[in-house]
Amino acid sequence: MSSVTDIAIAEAGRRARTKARNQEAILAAARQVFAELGYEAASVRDIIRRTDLASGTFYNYFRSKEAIARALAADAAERLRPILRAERDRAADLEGWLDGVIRAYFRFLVEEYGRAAGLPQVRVDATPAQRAVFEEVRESLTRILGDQLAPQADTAYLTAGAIGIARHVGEQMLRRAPPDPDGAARFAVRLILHGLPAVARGA
Amino acid sequence: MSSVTDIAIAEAGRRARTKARNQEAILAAARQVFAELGYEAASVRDIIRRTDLASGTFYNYFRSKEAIARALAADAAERLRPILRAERDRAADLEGWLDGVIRAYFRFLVEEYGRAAGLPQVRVDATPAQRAVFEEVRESLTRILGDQLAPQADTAYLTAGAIGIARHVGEQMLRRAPPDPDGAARFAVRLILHGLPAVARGA
Amino acid sequence: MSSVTDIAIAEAGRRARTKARNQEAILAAARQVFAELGYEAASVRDIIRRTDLASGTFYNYFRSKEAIARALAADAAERLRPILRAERDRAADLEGWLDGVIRAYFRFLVEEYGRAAGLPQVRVDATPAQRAVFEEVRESLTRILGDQLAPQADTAYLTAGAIGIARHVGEQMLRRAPPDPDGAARFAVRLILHGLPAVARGA
Amino acid sequence: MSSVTDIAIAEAGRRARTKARNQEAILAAARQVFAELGYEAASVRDIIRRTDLASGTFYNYFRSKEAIARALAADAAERLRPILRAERDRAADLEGWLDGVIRAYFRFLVEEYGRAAGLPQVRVDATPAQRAVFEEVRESLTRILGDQLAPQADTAYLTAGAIGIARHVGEQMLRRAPPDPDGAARFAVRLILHGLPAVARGA
DNA sequence: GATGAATGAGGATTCATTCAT
DNA sequence: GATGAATGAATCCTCATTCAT
Repeated sequence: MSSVTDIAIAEAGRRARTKARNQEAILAAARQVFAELGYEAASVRDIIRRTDLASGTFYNYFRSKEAIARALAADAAERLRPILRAERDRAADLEGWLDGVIRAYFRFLVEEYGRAAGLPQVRVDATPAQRAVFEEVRESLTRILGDQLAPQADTAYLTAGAIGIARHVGEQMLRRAPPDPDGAARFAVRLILHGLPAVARGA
Repeated sequence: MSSVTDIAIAEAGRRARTKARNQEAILAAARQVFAELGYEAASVRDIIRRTDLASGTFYNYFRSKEAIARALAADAAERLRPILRAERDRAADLEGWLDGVIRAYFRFLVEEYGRAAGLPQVRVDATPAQRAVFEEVRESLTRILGDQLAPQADTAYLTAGAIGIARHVGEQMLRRAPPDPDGAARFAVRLILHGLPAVARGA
Repeated sequence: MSSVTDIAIAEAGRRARTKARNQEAILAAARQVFAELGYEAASVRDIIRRTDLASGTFYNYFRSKEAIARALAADAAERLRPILRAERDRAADLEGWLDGVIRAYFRFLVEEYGRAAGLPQVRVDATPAQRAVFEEVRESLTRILGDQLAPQADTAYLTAGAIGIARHVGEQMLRRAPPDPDGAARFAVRLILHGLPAVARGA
Repeated sequence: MSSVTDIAIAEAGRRARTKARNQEAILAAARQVFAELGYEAASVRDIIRRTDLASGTFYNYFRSKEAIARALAADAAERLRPILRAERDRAADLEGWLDGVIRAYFRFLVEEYGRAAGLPQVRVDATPAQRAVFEEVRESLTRILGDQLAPQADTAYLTAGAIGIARHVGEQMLRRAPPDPDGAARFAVRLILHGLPAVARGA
């Protein structure tokens, strides 16, 4: 009835949408820029230059450069962990789980960095998100291996090995045009399960 | 009569020694600082602050921050490559080669970063030295696997997988006090050769 | 309904004006500082210290110290050359031309450096602008002298002589309070036309 | 008789000679470097690099960079002033005096800067030496012109004009290979005496 | 006196962040 | 909320000068 109120409501809706759109634009730009230049070399101006916003606007959405980096990492972890968790709960055996998890990760990589000119700079195991993923993977591995796991088995090394494979094979995959997450995942899974000689014998 | 000359010579010797000591001190400090903070975040002042030298002195030894980073990388590559090469020439089979190479690499890591408060920041496969190592490993793998290597085998993924294991297990090893390069190497080799289930069953 | 727009427009106007004012303030300060200390000895901080701006602000207006020096030179040349050219086209005879040109130059000097604490550092004939002026003057002289100019006349020396007079007499003029560009110009013209004995005999 | 004493004396002589040679080497190098780069851009290391001495040695001979610049200026003035003075005392008329003085100055320029890759950076009338020369010339002019000089004649402008001619024509002369100090001097003298139209008519 | 490494103040420039509009 | 100019701390690097030998 009250057209003024209506306008206000419509207005509020539009604003909210603009806000969401800006936030996403900044995040996307930052994702690219951090991937290309690394956290330190990337400047806030590099980021906002890839949006149609002004430099000051950045600070309406993120408190600082560090904050957006953390947000980005949290966001990635946020999107990755439910997948990992789901796979863990669903998985009957090691192979199934590995296959699910790695495939999901590689698809995520392609989606996240596939169009970037550069590749993500990785500080191995340095960020909280990475630490979280490490522990998540370790726990899943331990649970799934169950009593196949000898008491003296070194689960930290074991997890590190599996992650190392996934990370580096994933990295190689991103180099290719077009990237083939499923093929790369199959490769990584077989490598992890049967060792290099098996993989060398061919897919 | 030659006492003056003698003194001059002694003097020259001392100076040369001081220079060598300073150079090594700066390199060591830089190694630490780069490892802890990464190239970009590390400042020249961070580096010289860990020596008892003045900021200007840095530039008597290295032309720039970039130069010392290159020197460090070159030095590491210089020390690593002959080892890799020697192992390749000596190795009879894959196991022997892997064992030699990874053990050497892990010992190198301990020596290089064992005392560092931090861990090396890794931009996967980004530096020329790293690229060179990648190719070196790929070539060695290809040669050693010989006709066990199926034609359609993907040697880039294969190399990436092996290096990923070595890198991440090595990284875990550095976390431990004291680090055990030989134990970690044994683990990595078995993982690479036989796959994760074999390792899970225990050493 | 357009009050918002109006404000935005007013705002834009004010900002533009502030920008123009700052730019001019920096240019004026630089003009002074370069004149007093010379390009090399002048520091960017010397320049901004004479404005009420912060050091970083300098770089919002000029890319570098070199850039502002070039801008200053270009600006001076820009203002001087059309005058010289106009005089050349208008001048009927040598005396008319000299009078016009030197008067214009002296007025320019007073305007440009009259309020400066120091005097311009001159690297004789070194900058492109100075070279351009030299050639401009030489060409004008050659044309105006016409067939009074003997074939073997050395126009480079001749131009140098005229410019030397203008420069140094102009310099003396700036020393005086208040400077008298027209009187000094009359003097310089007579000196150039009739030689020192004529001038010694009095104005 | 006492060979020890003899040796000591000979030794002292050699040392003195070495000192003089070093001092002269440093001065010569500085002359070149200042001429090529200007005072500010020239570094002490630029200077000593052109000798076979070590950087610290510079400070055994000159207290500072500024000091050697002053020494150089003083030295030039020292060598110029007696010549000017001699010419003044000898000169019968303006022409004779001008001819002597300018010829001497141009020869001095060739000797001083003839082999330099660059040309001297001139801050017009800025250094004490230049001021001294200015006053010297003004005084000479005044005396020689005698009663040809009208009371209201402006001797500062007059001197400035003459020096301007000498300076800029001298500068042009240094550009030529080989430089011709006598020809250039003849030109400058005629220009000063009879004005530009006379010179335009040819030598 | 000669040496040349060490010193540290100072210079140009960048950039995360603030804030008036 | 959006804007973009202003800010000044921090960075890399140079260089006049000192000093132990």
